[in-house]
Amino acid sequence: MTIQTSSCPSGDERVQLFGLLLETNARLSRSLGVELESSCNITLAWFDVLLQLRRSPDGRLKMNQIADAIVHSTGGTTRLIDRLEEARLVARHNCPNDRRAIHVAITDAGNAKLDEALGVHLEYLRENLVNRLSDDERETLAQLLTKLNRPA
Amino acid sequence: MTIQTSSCPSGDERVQLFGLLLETNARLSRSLGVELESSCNITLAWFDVLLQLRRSPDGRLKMNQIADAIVHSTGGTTRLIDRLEEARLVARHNCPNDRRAIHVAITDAGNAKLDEALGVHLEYLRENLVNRLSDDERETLAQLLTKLNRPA
DNA sequence: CCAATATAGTTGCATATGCAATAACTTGTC
DNA sequence: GACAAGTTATTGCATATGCAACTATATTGG
Repeated sequence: MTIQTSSCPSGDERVQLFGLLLETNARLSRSLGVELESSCNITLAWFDVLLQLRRSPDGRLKMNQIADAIVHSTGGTTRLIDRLEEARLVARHNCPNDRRAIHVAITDAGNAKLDEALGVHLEYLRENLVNRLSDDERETLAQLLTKLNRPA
Repeated sequence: MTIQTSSCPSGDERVQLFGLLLETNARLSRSLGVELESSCNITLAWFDVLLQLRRSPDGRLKMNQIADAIVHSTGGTTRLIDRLEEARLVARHNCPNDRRAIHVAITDAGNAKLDEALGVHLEYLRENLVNRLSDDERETLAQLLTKLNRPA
């Protein structure tokens, strides 16, 4: 009925690549999320926070550092940490130098849960990443994504 | 305080690559979403639906095809299409062969809005994709993502 | 042809998240 | 030192989304 408006190319190579990135991410996030929730009773967002905390030098980060690392708003992060704290996987501590700031630290229970989740995650990666891309391909992908991820 | 549990490697190359994929996607989605909403008054999800519809042979898809293409639940897709229909960018039509099914078609207004959004998107891609990756690199990235995106 | 099963879409409910406003605190400037 | 401006986290509110239950229709097996 409607004549195809072809002035703006929906099939453009760049548009398709970007769409592929979104789609791939959505599929992988969803399937990993299902795995984590059914096997470990934690969401992907929780897993992400716990992972960021373990990677940090002291096992703790400030709220805004977490928000930036996991690409959430600070408001959303506050509530996410609320839930993680209620589950005793992290704990809030006052920051001695700055009384506005909060240090969020991973607890022993959080470390244990993270170990459990990492086991599931590694198995997931074996099936969905290692089985599909060679060592060289993974290295290349990491380089390309790093370029895309850099701030403008 | 807590001794670093190192049995499960949070710094594992594969874990880091997967995290990089999630983070890159989150940052790009967010910044593109902000652009689209401020410039065109549509969300990234709306843009995605309109793009999928234009790409389809007849400018229409069934609900479950849309849900799969944009990686949403069918329930979520119903409500998303509700909002798009209320904005007159798509229209529901009965499917003659199957009275359970619904054909969702892009409208003229939807095509116009999509053209507008594609203009913004292409400009966005110029800054965030083309300026960062060469033609070859984009080609490589597309191949790698395609491998990751394939169903198990 | 009928019953059993499968499929398509919608809805109620719960939840996660973003934005904007706010409160508490810090920093820089005079 | 005091005030202005910036920073940090939280909260109210709006909204988007998933899951499971449901309705309506289609398909399949006897």
